[in-house]
Amino acid sequence: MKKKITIVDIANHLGITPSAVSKAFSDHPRISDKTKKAVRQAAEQLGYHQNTLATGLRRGRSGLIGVLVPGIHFSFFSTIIKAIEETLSEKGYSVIISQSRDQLAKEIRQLDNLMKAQVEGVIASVSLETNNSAHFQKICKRIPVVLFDRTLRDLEVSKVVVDDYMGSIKAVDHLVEKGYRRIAHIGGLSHVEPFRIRQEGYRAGMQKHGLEILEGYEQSSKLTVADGESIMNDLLKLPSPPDAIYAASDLPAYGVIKCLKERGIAVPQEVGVVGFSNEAYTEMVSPTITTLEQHSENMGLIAAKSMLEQLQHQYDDKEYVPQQSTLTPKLVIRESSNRK
Amino acid sequence: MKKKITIVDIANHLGITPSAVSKAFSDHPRISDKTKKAVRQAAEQLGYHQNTLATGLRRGRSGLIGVLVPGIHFSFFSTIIKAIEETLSEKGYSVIISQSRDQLAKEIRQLDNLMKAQVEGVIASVSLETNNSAHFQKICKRIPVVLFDRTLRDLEVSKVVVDDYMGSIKAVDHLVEKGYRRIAHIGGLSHVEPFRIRQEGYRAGMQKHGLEILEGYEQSSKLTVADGESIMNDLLKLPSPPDAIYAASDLPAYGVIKCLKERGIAVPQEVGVVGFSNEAYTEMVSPTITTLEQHSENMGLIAAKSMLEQLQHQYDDKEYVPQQSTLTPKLVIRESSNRK
DNA sequence: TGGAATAGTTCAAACGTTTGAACAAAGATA
DNA sequence: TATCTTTGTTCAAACGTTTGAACTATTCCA
Repeated sequence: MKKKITIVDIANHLGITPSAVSKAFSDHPRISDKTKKAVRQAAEQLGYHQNTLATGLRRGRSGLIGVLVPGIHFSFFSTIIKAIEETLSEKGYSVIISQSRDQLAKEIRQLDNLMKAQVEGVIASVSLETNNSAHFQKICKRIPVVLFDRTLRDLEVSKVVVDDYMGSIKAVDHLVEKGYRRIAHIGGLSHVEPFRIRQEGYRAGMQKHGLEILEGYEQSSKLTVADGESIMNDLLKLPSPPDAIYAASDLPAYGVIKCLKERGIAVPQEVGVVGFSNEAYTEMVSPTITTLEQHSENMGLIAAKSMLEQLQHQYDDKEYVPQQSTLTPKLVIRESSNRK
Repeated sequence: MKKKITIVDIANHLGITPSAVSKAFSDHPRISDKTKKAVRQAAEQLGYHQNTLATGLRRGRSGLIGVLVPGIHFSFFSTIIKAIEETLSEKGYSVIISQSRDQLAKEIRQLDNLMKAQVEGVIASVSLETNNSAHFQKICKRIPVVLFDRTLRDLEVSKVVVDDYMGSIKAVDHLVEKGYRRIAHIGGLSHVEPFRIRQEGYRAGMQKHGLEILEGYEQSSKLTVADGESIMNDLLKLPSPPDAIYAASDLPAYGVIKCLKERGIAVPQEVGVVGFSNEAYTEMVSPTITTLEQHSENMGLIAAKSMLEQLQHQYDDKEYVPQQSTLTPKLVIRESSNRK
């Protein structure tokens, strides 16, 4: 392909030095307007693109931010990344994405790659396998780190999460209000922060209403549709099967409904179902699913802003105190739990 | 934050020169195994990360690939990006994502940013507003470009698309086979390649079966759920309303079904519906939607591979002839069209 | 008319790495 | 013993940019 145009080419073209060109671009006061205009025009004409590798090297700032998530094909993550990219690109940063595929080893490797790429900060949601924070501990000493949703308890960095505890309480409150009493919970793997907390909230909610959590009412799984189906199947075999399910995610909630429909059990009349996340399909399926909106777009926005703030602090050489932003989930009441 | 560790630090630490360290890392044959081992150990100990800005600058290769899409929150794009990231990161490339938000101006700006970041190639799907290819013409002279799905006709670069024409024919064939005759089409904006071709395929399919396209049977829209609903409403007002709808996307197909359900018109008994894309929800809603699988993951994989191939050719200084990969869409028959 | 101030530029070093050439020391060859 | 190889390293320049200091005209003021 064609050779790259550099600042030197422009300088030669105009018969001035590269440094004059550089200064013209950065609007240096000592460069004449005439020169600035000429430089800009020559740049346009020659098809010049500032080389941010060189700039970054010289200035010690790459203009790159790394985003690390389990997988971008999950709508929750892609929505967040959308917001992150929009916010950061507006401030002149480029976003490098990388996926852990929910594997710790891959997460470590990807983190290392991001460091090599000289990212100025990392925004991440950890993998399901991540049970220690050593790899993050290392990097958060060097650059700002913001964790969202799936965070690490022992890592002192800024975090953005939804109030999962409160979300669970809202879900249980709602189900109780609708007359359900034997409420079971389909949780995720409990070493993952949000799932642990959702379960705790479920317990607290039940206790608040003086309801007993019967043997077998607390299930945990990988939260797929199939998990929801098979767990519901098992739950129905219990001596006293539940009359409502609160699932820690929408996919198993859908699985539960599928199972119930197949067995001719009416939702919400006989069994109520509540999910978590407010994925797009929850209002498309039938019955539509009651769920907790976790404001993912907002989450991305806040994570990005927090990162920008930290970078600014660092630049100003001010100390930054990590802070946790907690979003309040909103209960979206739909058909699956809304019986009269 | 802490200062960066460089190759120089390692050199000083070991009492050798930076260049020896560099050669040790790249496994230079003239460096002793003892030194290599020592270097690696010191690197680990000091927490060294190779600075790819510097490497990239020196070698004229950034190791960065830009991906430009209308928006990553669309599952079609996020699935593709997932595959692209996986494929490219395996070969040591990092992926920078950027979004056009379906705006031409933003697309141009983002493309410029990617060039500044010195990406070695760009994989893109153009915005809805993109009606000329000038901005792409410029960059594809400098670096490899791969376009997917929403391509540009007059741009001679490698492309990955599904055979939209064939997809439409399959959809029409299927509907005809099921006994539908008055088939209408809800298309997208026709200056966008895939939508134009889907419409052409629809026409060809109708003609093939000797079916007439009645006045008002060809609609175009932005393909939202609401568009599907309102267009279906209008179609029902026609003197001879259609008995089947082939929509260029799943969202309007769902809208169509929603509208029909509300009016008590049976799907598929009275009206058949076929969508396009095989989005996850098409098999969750009721009735499940017949649609065309466009193999998005595969598309990302092929786009990434095509990029790698071009980069390799460029590296070997061989000529590369742009090629178009066409995936055959697969008709996934579900309830919405499957009447007896 | 001399000196200072100002404007517009050039100079040179630096960012962290790579890489071919040069070099020194040791061993092998004749 | 002189020369050639081989091994392991150092040297120096380069990638494209930025930036404070230095330099040279030109203008200004008294």
